[in-house]
Amino acid sequence: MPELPEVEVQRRYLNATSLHRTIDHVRLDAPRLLHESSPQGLGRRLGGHRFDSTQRHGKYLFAVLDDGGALVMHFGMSGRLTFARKAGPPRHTACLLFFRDDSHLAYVAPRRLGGIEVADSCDGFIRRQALGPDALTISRDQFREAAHTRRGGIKAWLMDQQAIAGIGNVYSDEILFQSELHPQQAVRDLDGGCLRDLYRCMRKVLTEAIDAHADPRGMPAGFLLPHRRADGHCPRCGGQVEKLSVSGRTAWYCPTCQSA
DNA sequence: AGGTATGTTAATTG
DNA sequence: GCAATTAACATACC
Repeated sequence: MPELPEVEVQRRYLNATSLHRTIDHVRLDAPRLLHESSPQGLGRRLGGHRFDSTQRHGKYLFAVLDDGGALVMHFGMSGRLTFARKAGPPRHTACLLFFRDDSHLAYVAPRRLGGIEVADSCDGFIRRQALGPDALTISRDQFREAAHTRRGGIKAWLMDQQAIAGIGNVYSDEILFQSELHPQQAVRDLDGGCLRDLYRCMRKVLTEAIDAHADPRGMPAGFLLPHRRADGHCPRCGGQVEKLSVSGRTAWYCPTCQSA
């Protein structure tokens, strides 16, 4: 479940489990997931090194190495990390990092749509991908400025990783619901007050989701997230939610609370 | 069995 | 060039 909040949870998990352990060797069960390198190359690059810190930009997680390089992870539609000292790796493990103390970190990706690679620096990677500012780092002025030059619908904008990094289908729906904006609302028609509200809602939704460890069961009762279903009801007005196809994704929204 | 799914990217169309 | 749409990718789940 990897949008910004889910990736942030993975980052904290990696931080809590896998820093400062020397990497011994690497096992790659799904070689396709490795971008721009060979399995042998990955092992040579990581072996003997350790992760000193982590960084996140949008939906990308960086495990920063002791030499400044970084293992870059993207979780696609289904990825997650699992650390263990003894137990074997779970099903669908795509890549396994063994530490010298016999513990390991598994990159698990049942749907195998993510990817891992090694970058010389986090910033270099972010530039190469042309990612926009992270959704939790972008300033209100930057946000307003970005909106100013954007044409088209608001949901597509929020989900455009080169505009703002970190927001995907589920959380763009949530942000628009909290902002009471229709998914196809034109960005250029939003006035300053609307943009300020949208910015505030974006930060609120993302931080509240992180606070709930990205688990919908722990999120505030007013969230649309659990009701994004054919029989779902709006937590605000009780009306039936509806879906639209926007940017190739299914947008769930409340037609009463989110008028065009 | 078929439709759906939180991801990105490439190709196409307006 | 930009924005929207579609297909493709790989697999699990209902």
